[in-house]
Amino acid sequence: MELPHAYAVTVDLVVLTIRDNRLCALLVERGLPPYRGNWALPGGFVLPDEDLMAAAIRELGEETGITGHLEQIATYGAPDRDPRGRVVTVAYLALMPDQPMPTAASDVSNADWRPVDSLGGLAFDHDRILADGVERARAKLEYTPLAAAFCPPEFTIADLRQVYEVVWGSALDPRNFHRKATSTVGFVEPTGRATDGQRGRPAQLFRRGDAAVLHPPLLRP
Amino acid sequence: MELPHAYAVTVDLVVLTIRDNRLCALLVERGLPPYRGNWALPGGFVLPDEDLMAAAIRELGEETGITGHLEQIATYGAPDRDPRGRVVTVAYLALMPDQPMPTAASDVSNADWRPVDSLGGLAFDHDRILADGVERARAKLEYTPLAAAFCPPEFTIADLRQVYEVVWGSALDPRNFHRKATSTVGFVEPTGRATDGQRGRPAQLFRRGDAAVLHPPLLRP
DNA sequence: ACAAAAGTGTTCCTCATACACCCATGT
DNA sequence: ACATGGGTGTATGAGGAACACTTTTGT
Repeated sequence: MELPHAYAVTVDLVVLTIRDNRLCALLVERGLPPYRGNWALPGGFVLPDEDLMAAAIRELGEETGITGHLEQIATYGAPDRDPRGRVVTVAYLALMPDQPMPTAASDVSNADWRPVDSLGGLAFDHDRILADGVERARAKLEYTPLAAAFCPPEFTIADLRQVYEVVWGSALDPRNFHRKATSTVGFVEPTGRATDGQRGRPAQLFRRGDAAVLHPPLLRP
Repeated sequence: MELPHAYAVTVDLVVLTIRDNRLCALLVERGLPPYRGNWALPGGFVLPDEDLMAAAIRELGEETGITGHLEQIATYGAPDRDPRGRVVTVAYLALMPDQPMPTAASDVSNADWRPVDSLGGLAFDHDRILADGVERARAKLEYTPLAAAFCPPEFTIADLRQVYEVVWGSALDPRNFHRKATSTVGFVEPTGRATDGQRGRPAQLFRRGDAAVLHPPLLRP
């Protein structure tokens, strides 16, 4: 039997970070048609003999130089989603600590971190993909220790709480959050070190724990 | 820019139902190479100008004659997953009440419902896809009213509890489950009718409620 | 009367929330 | 001393687990 080879396959990345207390996504300004000059999610074609996840890892490295947590969001394949023809895209989610400004890749004219609220008008169906990615990130914080992926290797409980507050867009009680984070096994591991206090009492520093899921979960208000 | 058209795209279906108190998946025996004679998930190529979900709905109709709940599981695209060449498949999950034996489609020699435990040796990477689909179904029962998708239009609380017990593989307390199901808003709606009791007191009949999510969720033990 | 399944009430425990309070630092 | 943020203790309430108990049918 002969296979129909009628599709192009791409990966698109929803890369999230926290800058200036806002949840930001990595976007690129397209340097080629279609949607030339529009902002879009970073991404690109899957190479021959390359797995989907490998393509996502490669693209993430090209755009940010960073290897972080990557997870599939969903796949989008509406027949008219790309004016060039039939393109099916597999979207991946990445979370990372605040990075220096990403360097623009060859096929884009610019790249920047942009707050995910007050966003719209992205190329293709990327508004929808970004929204799905953000919702996935919000949900993952509830039952995994993934919030630490937004933090540097060592962080305080207040740093971690900031992540939740920014991603969820709602304030949390610092006292209850502290108890919850430190008492849930595998969420955070104490390093024994503490910050030099700049304002107030110095805080203990923690590393990310090794739990895959949080028991019990930390639910949105 | 010219697009690389190097991929075939398929949809594969994890269609689950409950028969004889076991969680069963719809499988087909392949009538053509590769994997001729092996059991596999039903599925097929996405047509030109067809959306992915539309392809899944079409395949489900062809295999079962039924339109049910459909939801994307994930996408699988390892370079060697199909010996014929580069095939990327988007997997969908469907849940449905017990059906009469499905009719075999033209390109398969047989079709059957098979219990998902004690399964293995499926064609391609379908063991993995099936496992992911089953895990998704187990998780969805926790926070959505989707268990009713396994039941006929009208069902008793005991029927619904059976669904949970079979899918999760663990016993639940009938009294607590009853209270929980009937008190969670939007989970089930009373019809006013009741079963003719065959053994014991007749049970009230319910319809599926209209809630999208369960508040609070019904967690696995 | 008895078995069997439906459905209710009650107790105990875990955990989320709210908030009073103490601790450790800089100014 | 005071402001600022880190961290602990404790009361209250919602909901889960366990299980005694009542209800309604068939045999």
